[in-house]
Amino acid sequence: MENTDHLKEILESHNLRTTDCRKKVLRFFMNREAALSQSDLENQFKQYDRVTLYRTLNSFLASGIIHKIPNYQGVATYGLSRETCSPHDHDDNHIHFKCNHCGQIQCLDDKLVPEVTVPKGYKIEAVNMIVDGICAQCT
Amino acid sequence: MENTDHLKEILESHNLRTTDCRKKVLRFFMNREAALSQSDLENQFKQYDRVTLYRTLNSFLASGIIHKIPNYQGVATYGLSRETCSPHDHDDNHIHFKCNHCGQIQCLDDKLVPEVTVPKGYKIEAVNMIVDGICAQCT
DNA sequence: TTAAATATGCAATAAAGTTGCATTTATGTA
DNA sequence: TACATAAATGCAACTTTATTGCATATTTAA
Repeated sequence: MENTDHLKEILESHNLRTTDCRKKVLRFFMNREAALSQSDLENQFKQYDRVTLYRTLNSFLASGIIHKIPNYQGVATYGLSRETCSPHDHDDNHIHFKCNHCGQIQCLDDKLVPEVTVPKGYKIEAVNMIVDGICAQCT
Repeated sequence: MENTDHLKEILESHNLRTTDCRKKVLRFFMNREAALSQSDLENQFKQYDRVTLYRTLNSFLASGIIHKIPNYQGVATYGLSRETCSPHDHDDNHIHFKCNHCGQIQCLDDKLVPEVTVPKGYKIEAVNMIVDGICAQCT
């Protein structure tokens, strides 16, 4: 089974043991265009405990097979909108800086979000940029 | 009390009633550089129920006083890393497109994240870009 | 084949989001 | 100023997701 061997190779090259669960989850990722959440996996693989899927994602994440995508759900953080002071200057575009040392998130309101291009047929409504690094206070 | 009047003006201009809780939360936002989470508010304002703070944030959000900042916590979605197939091509920078119609999140791997500048003293370690809009399938 | 290391399933707990309802408060009008 | 109405708050309850411990099962290397 060539396909399975390929999955095995990927897992091994990331120092992960080859298990049925991991192979199935990895194949599912590779056959999908869109990003997946844990609940997507829970719906797809009812034969596995959700803790197993949780740990599968964690192991894939730690080994770099997948990456986490920032989102607006969950433990949200909020920043004051620029238009709070000037209501007519509506801005949907922000650059947020998250310091990996102190953990603080700041809105870089004075920095413009650079132009971005998307594939044909895609329509942009808002752009968010999250920059990770070390802030001036922690340097 | 000039400061309180200013808070009242902001709330009124956003069609929100002026309450002690809202004034205190708004002032807290305005005196802080960093973004705040609900638990930050819960720690700061123990006199208010967490549901009240939750709804305060919701009302601020709906009226545009604050905006939500994407993050890596909570209900996470995951995408296959590009280096899963070519391990030596490490990429920390991604553009993710979230369709506001079908809800799917896609990694636009072939699109480069544009250059971004940050203030003096800040060090960039990774850049993430989240573009919201309508995808080609939903147009 | 076997021992050691790791993965899985189950139970339990924690944290955050969300809703319903009774009570309190803010606001416009008489 | 007092009142009626609409909205905000507090409390209880429930849902979803994240997380950990431990016993059992599976993988891997010798």
